[in-house]
Amino acid sequence: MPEIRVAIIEDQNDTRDSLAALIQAGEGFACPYHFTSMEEALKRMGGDHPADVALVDIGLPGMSGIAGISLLKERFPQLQVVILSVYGDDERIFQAICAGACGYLLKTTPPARLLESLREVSAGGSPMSPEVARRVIELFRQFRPPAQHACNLTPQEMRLLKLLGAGHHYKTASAELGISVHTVGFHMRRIYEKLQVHSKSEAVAKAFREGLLR
Amino acid sequence: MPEIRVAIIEDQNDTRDSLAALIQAGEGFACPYHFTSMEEALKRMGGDHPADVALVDIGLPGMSGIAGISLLKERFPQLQVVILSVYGDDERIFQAICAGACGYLLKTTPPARLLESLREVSAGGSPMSPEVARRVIELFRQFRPPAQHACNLTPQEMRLLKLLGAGHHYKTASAELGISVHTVGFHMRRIYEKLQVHSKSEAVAKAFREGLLR
DNA sequence: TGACAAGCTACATATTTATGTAGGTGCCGC
DNA sequence: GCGGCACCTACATAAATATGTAGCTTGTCA
Repeated sequence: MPEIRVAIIEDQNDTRDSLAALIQAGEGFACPYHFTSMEEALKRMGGDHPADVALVDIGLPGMSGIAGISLLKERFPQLQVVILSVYGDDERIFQAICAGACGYLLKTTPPARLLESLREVSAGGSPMSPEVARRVIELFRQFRPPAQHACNLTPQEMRLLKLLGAGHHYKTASAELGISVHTVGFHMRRIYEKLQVHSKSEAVAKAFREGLLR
Repeated sequence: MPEIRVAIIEDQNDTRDSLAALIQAGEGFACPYHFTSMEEALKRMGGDHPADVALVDIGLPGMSGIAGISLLKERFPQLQVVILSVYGDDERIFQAICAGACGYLLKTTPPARLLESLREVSAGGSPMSPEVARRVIELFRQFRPPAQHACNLTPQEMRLLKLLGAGHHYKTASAELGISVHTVGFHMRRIYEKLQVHSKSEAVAKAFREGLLR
C-alpha cells in the first residue's frame, strides 16, 4: 500500500508545523508540501507529482481557502481537498462543498481522528466532524423538502412546460409539438389552473420551485 | 451521564439479536426496544419514555424504513433516526435524509464504530459510513453546481428579477419598486442582454438554472 | 473636469400573451 | 354505449411584452 501524500495549506506557523509533524510521524503518510497561502500552493506544488490530499485552512491571507479550492481542483483534478477550519457555519460549509471540498474537519479534531480522516478521504470517503455532518444533513434536507408531489400535469402539458422553460414562444412551441398556437394557448390555460398562476413566467417560476423543471 | 437508549427496528432475527446484544453490552447504552417492523414500533414504543436513538433497517416487511421515518419523527420528535442498511445508493440516501434520518450507516460498519456512531448521533452529530458521506457530498454539490458566478446584474436588476420570479407584471413590479413601467422595460432589456435571453419567462428560467433565483 | 456607469423617464409599435367562447376526436372503464 | 378525460381546433380581444429611439440625473474615478 503506497503512502498517502498530504499537502498542508495553512498560514499559522505553529499549526502548520505541528500538523506536518503529526502527518510525517503517521504510519503510511508523507507530507511533501506545506504552504502558507493558496497562491503559493498553486505556484509551487509540483504539477508532475502533486499531493493526494490537501488539508486546507479557510482563513488564509490573500485568496481564501474556499476560493482556492476550485483553482486547486482545476489544476490537480485528482487532488482530494479537505477543509480544516475553526469555523463550522452553514455558509462556509456550503461554499466549501460546492467549490469541490470532499471533507470538512474542525480544528478541534483530535490528532488520531485527523489521521484516520486522511486515510478515509484517500479511500474515497468524506470525513466530516460530527457537527459539520449534522449541518450538511440539515442543509441537504432544505433543498428538496417536499419532493415533487403529484403534479397532475398531463404528458402534453409537461412537454409544453419544458419548452417554456427553454424559452419558447407559443408559436415556436406549437411547431415543436406539432400542434397549433391555439392549442398551445389552450394547454397553457390548463397549466395555469393546475399551478394556480396567471402568466407564462410565473408558471415557469413555479415549475422550477416545485421541481417540475430543472 | 445518562445512558443512551437505543431502539432497533430490523426484521432479521439474528441481525436484530446481535445488534441488541452489542448495544446492551456497550458501556453507557441500553436497548429497551426491538421491533421487527415499523408498524410494530409505531404501535408499541412507549410514548412516555421513547428511545433516544432508533436504528432502522430499510428493507422491512410492510412499511419501508424510509416511509416510516417521517411517522416516527412525527410521533417522537426528539428521536434521532439512524439508518442501518446494506444499500448505499443515491436514491435511498436521498429519500432517507429528506424523510428525517440524521445518520446513515452501512451494515458493514464494524461493531466498535457502530457504538461510536450511536454516541455521536446522541451528541448532535450525524454519523455516516465513509461511502455514504461521499455520496451525500456529491449529491449536495449537484444542487447548486457552479454556485452563482458573477451575475453582473445590478441590485436594481436583481430586485426586478426576483419580482418576475414571484409572478409580477411590469406594472405591478414597477409599483413595487417605485419606478415607472417604462423603466422596468428598460431594465428588462439589460437583464435580457446579460442573461442572453429574449423573453420574460426565458429570463426566469435561466435565473433559476443559474441559481440567481430560488 | 470630463468620461463613464447606473439608474431613470418617455414615446412608439409589432408581437406575444391571457382568457373568453364553442366545438370535435379517440380512448377507457363502468 | 355512455360519460369522462386527454387532446385537439378555431375565433376574438384586451392586456402585456419586446424592442427601437432619445435624453436626463447622479456619483465615481482617473
